Amino acid sequence: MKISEVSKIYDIPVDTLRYYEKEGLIPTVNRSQSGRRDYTQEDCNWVEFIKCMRSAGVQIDALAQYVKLFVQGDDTIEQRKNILVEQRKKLEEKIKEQRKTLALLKAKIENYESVVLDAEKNLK
Amino acid sequence: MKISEVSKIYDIPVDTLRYYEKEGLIPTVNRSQSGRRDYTQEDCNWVEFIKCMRSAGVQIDALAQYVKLFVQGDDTIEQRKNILVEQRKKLEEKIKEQRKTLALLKAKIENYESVVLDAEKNLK
DNA sequence: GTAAAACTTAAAGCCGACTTCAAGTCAAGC
DNA sequence: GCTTGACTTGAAGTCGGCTTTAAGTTTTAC
Repeated sequence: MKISEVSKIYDIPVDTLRYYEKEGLIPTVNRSQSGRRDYTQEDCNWVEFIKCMRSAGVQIDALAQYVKLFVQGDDTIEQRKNILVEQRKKLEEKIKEQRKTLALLKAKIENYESVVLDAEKNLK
Repeated sequence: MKISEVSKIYDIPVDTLRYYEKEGLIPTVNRSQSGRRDYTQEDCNWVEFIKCMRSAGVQIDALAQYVKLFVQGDDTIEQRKNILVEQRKKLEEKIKEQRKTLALLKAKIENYESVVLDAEKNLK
């Protein structure tokens, strides 16, 4: 599969796909004789995985480290798991923080709504 | 209150406090005759609010816009509310996205755990 | 067969959000 | 009274994560 097709399917700019590969977020993609990328299904699975992780803010470094270990083989399974566990923890904490902010936002909005209601009362 | 005290209380670097003020995330803080910042309780409330919003990734622009409207007075109540509503929506979507990623992470981790278990079985 | 579109790499540029630096003024403790 | 540390501003630097540019090659459509 060509890079433009992968770009379309996963809605990721071709430049970003190349950038991800350069940074090691995806194992190296095979090239045709003329040097063009030819994505396999496995490559696509990586792209999908990385897209999901990046959408939640998982850092480039952590993902590159994970892929590096993956490429090294089965001896790195424990280390890879540890990376995922760490990211899970980070993400859980982030969500917790955001729920707090969300609660504050909701309270403020309610406050604005009651202010508006009071203003309307005074008009009557 | 001096900037160093505010910095300590809210655990925000003094440089960041000055930066936030410069960018309009906090209404201008009063100065002493010698030009030094003297934070009131209200200023501190702003700092706390901004800290919470920033911790959830609410953008500088949106917060600056909110403060700008606040300073303009009561005619901007509706607009201010709209900013908060928009940010609430963004945050809800972000949390939703992250929960998806969290689910994927958890599934992967479980998978690694069963791989490790299987490996142990083979050792027996 | 030729022109337009898609691909390649390496390097530079950009954006948001700080962070550090330079050069100076002021305040508090001894 | 003088030194040390906290403060001031404006400008430059940094960092993560892309995005754009330049300069070239290959494929595709007509």
